[in-house]
Amino acid sequence: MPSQPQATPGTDGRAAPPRRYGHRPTMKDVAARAGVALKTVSRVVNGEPGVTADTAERVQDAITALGFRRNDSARILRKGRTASVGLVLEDIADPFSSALSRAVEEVARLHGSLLFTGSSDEDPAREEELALAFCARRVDGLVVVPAAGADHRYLAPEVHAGIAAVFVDRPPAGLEADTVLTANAAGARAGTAHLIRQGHRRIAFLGDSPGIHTAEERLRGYREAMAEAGLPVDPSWVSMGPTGPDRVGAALAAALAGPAPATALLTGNNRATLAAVRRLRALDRPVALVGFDDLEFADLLSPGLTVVAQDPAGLGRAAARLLFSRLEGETGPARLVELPTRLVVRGSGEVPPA
Amino acid sequence: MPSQPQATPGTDGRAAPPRRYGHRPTMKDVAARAGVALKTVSRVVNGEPGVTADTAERVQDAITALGFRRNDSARILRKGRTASVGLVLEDIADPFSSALSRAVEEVARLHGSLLFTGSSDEDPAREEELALAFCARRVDGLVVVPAAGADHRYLAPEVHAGIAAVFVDRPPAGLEADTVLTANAAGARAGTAHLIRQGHRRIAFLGDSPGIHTAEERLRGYREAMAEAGLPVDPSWVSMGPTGPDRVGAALAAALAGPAPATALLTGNNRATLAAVRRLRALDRPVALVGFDDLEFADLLSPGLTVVAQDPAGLGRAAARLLFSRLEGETGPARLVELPTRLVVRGSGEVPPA
DNA sequence: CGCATCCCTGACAACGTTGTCCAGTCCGTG
DNA sequence: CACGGACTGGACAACGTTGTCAGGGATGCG
Repeated sequence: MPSQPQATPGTDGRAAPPRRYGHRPTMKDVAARAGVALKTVSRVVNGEPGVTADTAERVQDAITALGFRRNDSARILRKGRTASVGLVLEDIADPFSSALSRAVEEVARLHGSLLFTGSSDEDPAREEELALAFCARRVDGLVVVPAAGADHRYLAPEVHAGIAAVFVDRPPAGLEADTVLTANAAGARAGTAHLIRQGHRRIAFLGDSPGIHTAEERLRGYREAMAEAGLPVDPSWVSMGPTGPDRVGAALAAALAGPAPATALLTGNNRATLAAVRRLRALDRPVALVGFDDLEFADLLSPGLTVVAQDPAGLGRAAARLLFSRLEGETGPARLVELPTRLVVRGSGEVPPA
Repeated sequence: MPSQPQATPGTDGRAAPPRRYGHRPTMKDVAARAGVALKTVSRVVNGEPGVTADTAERVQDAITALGFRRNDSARILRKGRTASVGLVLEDIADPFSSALSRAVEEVARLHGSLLFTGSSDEDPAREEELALAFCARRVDGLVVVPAAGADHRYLAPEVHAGIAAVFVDRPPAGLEADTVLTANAAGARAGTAHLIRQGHRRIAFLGDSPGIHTAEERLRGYREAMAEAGLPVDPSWVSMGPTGPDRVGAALAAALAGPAPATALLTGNNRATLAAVRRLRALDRPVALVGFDDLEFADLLSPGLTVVAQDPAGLGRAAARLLFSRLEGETGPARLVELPTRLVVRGSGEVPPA
């Protein structure tokens, strides 16, 4: 009876493998069933040479029959390389993060690696917890978008032990490592210059919290552009802090209220831009707006929204490439890649009163 | 000399551990340095009782000095549970997916699990590849947004072996498993009914490719609402297919061109909504639009965009909860959770010619 | 027909951790 | 002072895989 019908389990000599729920067949089980040695199964599974077609087929049959799948945990333990990469973001639900994430995933896929992801929510402790958890899983490398105020010395032992680390969007603190940044200052300068070209002289800047590298760089670019044009900056125009609707509203009110009210506005990130657009809606007076970071629907607003566009996918791609180049043995000092921004001018009709 | 100063490496009897690059200290190294047994180190690392404060401190010192971090690969191999979950999405860069992903991450975090993520790009083969790769890593469970046309029988051996699987947004094919869906038909019916209440009688439906469960359900809801109101549906009004700008544009043109041109439109997903809004801009005649799935900026359009809002975070949360309940031992038949949609009416002024 | 050679196969150890179990120590009590 | 108990510490095996190495069978050549 070669096709053994449903027999009472456990009554025949050649016992069926213990198919109890939760048990996974191992190479040992496969070997027993195929009547070969464990190592031979390993050879077949990994496509190594040195197995006759006949034997290989027997093994394959056993694998299929048992539903065997190699346990990569054991493989990892033995081989040292895990073929996985950890990605620590601010918040995966954010369009910037998710685009970056997708790009990293793409490159990882090309290199046969899987991706762990986690969101830090801008909390340094959470960032560290995530990064170290990934390290404990022995990821080959890490891509980290640093949380504000994080100190990356905690990664030194890991990096020393051979885990590659690349930082994106913001530079690391207390650690030398490959880094990919947006040209924040240059972008903000370009955005501000655009407003100046449009005839504005009183321009406000509404950015994210100080301590966040990108926020400070963008502020710097704004100040540089103003200085270049010989324009003074009234303190009431500049506001840095959380970019929730309330604070943005208050800051906007302040910038527009004083004796020298701003006629134009540069917002320092997506959330601020959205909040500002909503507020400006309610206003009677036209206020020109340039936002840092593109919005998918910026062209649908009326008037269209001019933005300083970053390239989150480009950042992710660049970071992942740096990472894998390290994993492939690249040595040498830490590298810094800076990606340019692109000024996307839309809705040219919103020129304000001169 | 208890605090051994910087000696020439490798010259003293008690040799410093081989700190060559890429070598990680193990519990064995820590034990040797602390002068205790390996198991004692394990106890300290895991906070198990049975170690005097004095010994524990010596071990801790050795851990810090060597920069030891437990190798979770080995731990996983030994313990069987990996404290990790795999998430297969359509495209993490998509707002729907990333919101869902964030919610799953949140629940996983509460349960002390890490998250593998991967994008299938609506390709069943890629979905399978990802899911099985996660299984080979012995994730405890999987959350899968099925790709169109996927057959999930490939997961049967894994599920049988004890890996929990939960499906989100679309039901599995060929496999019984916990599933979380949006009330797609009901939502589309509500959206359509809204347009009917507004006085429209010729309403078009522009959905995603047939074969995608959500697309078909939404089409069904649309047809139900029309039938309920006793309204005929002209074939030229209904179009299913990829939701890129070109096809959407063509479909829209067809719906508006015939002898019975539509005066209103229900779009079946985000991308279609965006494409439709862009096209309608260029038109002279007003066409009412209700979109399936909310857009963050829907209120900023003029007129505001009425949508049938889903709850991607809710889907993710529900799916993750089902998953972890299984991991905690919940048995019993597959469960189906259906989350309601919410009709968000905006811009009431777009009533068309009666 | 004998010997060398090559190819296939299998036994064994090791990866780093945790569970089991036993030996030793220290204390209090009778 | 002897004994029991509690508690600390350590030796050993096991998780499932892969690398090393050696044995055995078939084949080719002299």
